[in-house]
Amino acid sequence: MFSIGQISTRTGVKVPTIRYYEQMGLIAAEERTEGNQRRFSQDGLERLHFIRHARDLGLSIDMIRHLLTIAPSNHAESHRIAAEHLGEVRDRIARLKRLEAELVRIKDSCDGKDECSVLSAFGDHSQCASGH
Amino acid sequence: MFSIGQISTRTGVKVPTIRYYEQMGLIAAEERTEGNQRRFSQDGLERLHFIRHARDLGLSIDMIRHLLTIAPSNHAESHRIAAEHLGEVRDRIARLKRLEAELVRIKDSCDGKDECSVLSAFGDHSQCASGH
DNA sequence: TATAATTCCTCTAGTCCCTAGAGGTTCAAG
DNA sequence: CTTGAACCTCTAGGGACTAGAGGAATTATA
Repeated sequence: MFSIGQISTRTGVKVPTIRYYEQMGLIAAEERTEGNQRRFSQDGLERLHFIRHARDLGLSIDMIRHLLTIAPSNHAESHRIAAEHLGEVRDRIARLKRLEAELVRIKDSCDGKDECSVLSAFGDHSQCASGH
Repeated sequence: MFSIGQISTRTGVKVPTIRYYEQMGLIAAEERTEGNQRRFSQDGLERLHFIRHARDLGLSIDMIRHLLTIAPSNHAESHRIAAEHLGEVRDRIARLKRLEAELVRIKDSCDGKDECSVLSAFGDHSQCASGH
């Protein structure tokens, strides 16, 4: 049995966040001590790992609850959710990569010079690109 | 002069969001009509483009305000902000890529089969990877 | 030009996912 | 058995929007 602090350090999810997840119905402590403190089993720990992982993947709390309740009995459904989400993640990567390129340009290509303001570089993709 | 709706469609920033930005002190309509409707100049349009762009890059509203007020007169400062942010963006890309790989694994490697539950795949990186 | 449809206004409140703080109780190490 | 860390509940705040109510202005159509 683990205390909330223990599963917190083991999963990297902060203590108040775990309590928040409990409130949201994602997780529940199997037991409480005499003094009302949460005690989690190995199962709870794994469930929290799952939640954390899924959050990292960008799934909403609703989606996760869905996965945790409906999905276990419905393989195809959870499968579908994963697949659906893949598209979104790829989109985000693509956008971020564009932005990365832009930041590199802002940082490097205008180094020290005054002609190309960072501000306008931010505002307009095509400005620095050919200029120098 | 553009109406709020016009700069909205031109920049892709929703009308209420523009008003929100105004409230946050990022942008202001140069004029108002007799009937109190906002009218933006070309400058306003560009400023909003900039804001949108910067938000896409993940800059906070505070950072953007900083860029828009302090930075224009201080090239080095805005430069520094951009550089500083590059690290964060790269981090995010790296994380998302790991997540993408994982989603692909979840989606593909367990396709149709029942042995490897999406749930446990979500919960544990290393589970599906070698299993089948 | 009248009227209808659309866009705009302000304001308040709600959403999502936490995070912080107050004020107090329980647990585990020494 | 004491002390200090970890725990409890509860309320409120924060960032970046988003939605809705209730009404006024603008634009397009007849």
